[in-house]
Amino acid sequence: MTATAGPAGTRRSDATRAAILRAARERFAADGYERATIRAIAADAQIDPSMVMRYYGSKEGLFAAAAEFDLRLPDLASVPPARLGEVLVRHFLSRWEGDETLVALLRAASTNPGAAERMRGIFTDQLTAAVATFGTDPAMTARRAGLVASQVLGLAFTRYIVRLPPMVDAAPEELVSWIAPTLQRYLTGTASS
Amino acid sequence: MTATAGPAGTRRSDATRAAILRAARERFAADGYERATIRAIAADAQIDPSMVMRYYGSKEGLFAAAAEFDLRLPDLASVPPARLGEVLVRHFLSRWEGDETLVALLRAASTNPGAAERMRGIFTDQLTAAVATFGTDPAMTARRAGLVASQVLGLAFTRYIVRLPPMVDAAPEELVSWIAPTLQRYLTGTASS
DNA sequence: ATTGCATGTCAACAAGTGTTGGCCTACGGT
DNA sequence: ACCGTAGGCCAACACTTGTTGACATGCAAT
Repeated sequence: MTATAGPAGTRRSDATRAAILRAARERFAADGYERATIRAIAADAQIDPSMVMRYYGSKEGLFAAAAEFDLRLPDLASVPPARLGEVLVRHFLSRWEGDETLVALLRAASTNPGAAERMRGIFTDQLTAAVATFGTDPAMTARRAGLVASQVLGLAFTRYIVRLPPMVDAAPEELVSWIAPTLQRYLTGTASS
Repeated sequence: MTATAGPAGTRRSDATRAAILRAARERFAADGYERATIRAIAADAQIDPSMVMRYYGSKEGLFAAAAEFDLRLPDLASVPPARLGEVLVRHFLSRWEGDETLVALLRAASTNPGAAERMRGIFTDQLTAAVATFGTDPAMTARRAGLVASQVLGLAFTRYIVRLPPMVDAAPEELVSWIAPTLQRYLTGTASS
């Protein structure tokens, strides 16, 4: 261990690492996995392409690091059951309005199998766990989580990727008021109602 | 006009054209726009890559031809107003269950600006027109269409692209019974209810 | 039979990709 | 002051991509 160690174990290259990661997220979000080139990312970060390889091993490794994403779902057990839908839409909107990581993941998931698997994992594990915290019967948990994912990802897809005018122009609170009842029913309702 | 004309104006190359188009749809659906190479498409169609260029001009031209898509929406005016949601989900599911054109368009729209614009056009024009056929106030038509698109595209995205297990495993009729009420409210309801 | 054009094949180009290894530079511990 | 090493840059490789042009082949009308 003759490595250089700063005040708190920070390496001198940490700034570079962060710059690469930030540029990577931007490019992946804007262009998708295949069109975002390592050269372009390196140029944005103002370093040499070979540094990307040194620090992240490969393009896939870089993406894996850049697409680290946590839904940061709130504790649904402490939410009034009648307001679950509302809380959830609002959370999702504010969560990724301004964080381009999800857009990067969303774009990449369409063409890159690894990205798709990661997205599957996020929405299967994190969302299913959150849905399981309140007392619906366990047999329905996965289905409820899947339905919620379908509406929430559809919202993201139409608003941030395809940019459908009515979905782009709508104010967040407008979307909340329309979509909240949907999630509410997916979470606590039955199919027919 | 010294061109060769068959029994009904069919050229000898029409079979080749069709083979290219079929292979292109498959590849675009499976791999997305950038990963689907002209060489691979040509190999599938068992012809030379240069033929693709001759008949479709460029890769973009080929995609434009392969991604020609019509939602074939039914006449919503002749549907009992209370069953609009149900009819619409069922139609969408059966429309693209087995036709990979929409999957190709969906995958490509994530990374290719032209594909995104086409998807925008399809869902703006065709869906908005259909929603406008029954008598809701015109000011809300675009918003209703956008919301329907968000849920319907979210369904497609989670079922065919990300392949979320609960959405893949569900039988079509199960999905209809859950999602129909959502569309019904987007089409005829109010935000709060 | 011969001409003309549609159809198809082959080989190559120019550009761009991820990735690699060698080399220079300068900081930090001794 | 010295020296090892981490940080960074340059040039190049091997490969794939879309695209192009020259050349062969065969059908159909004259």
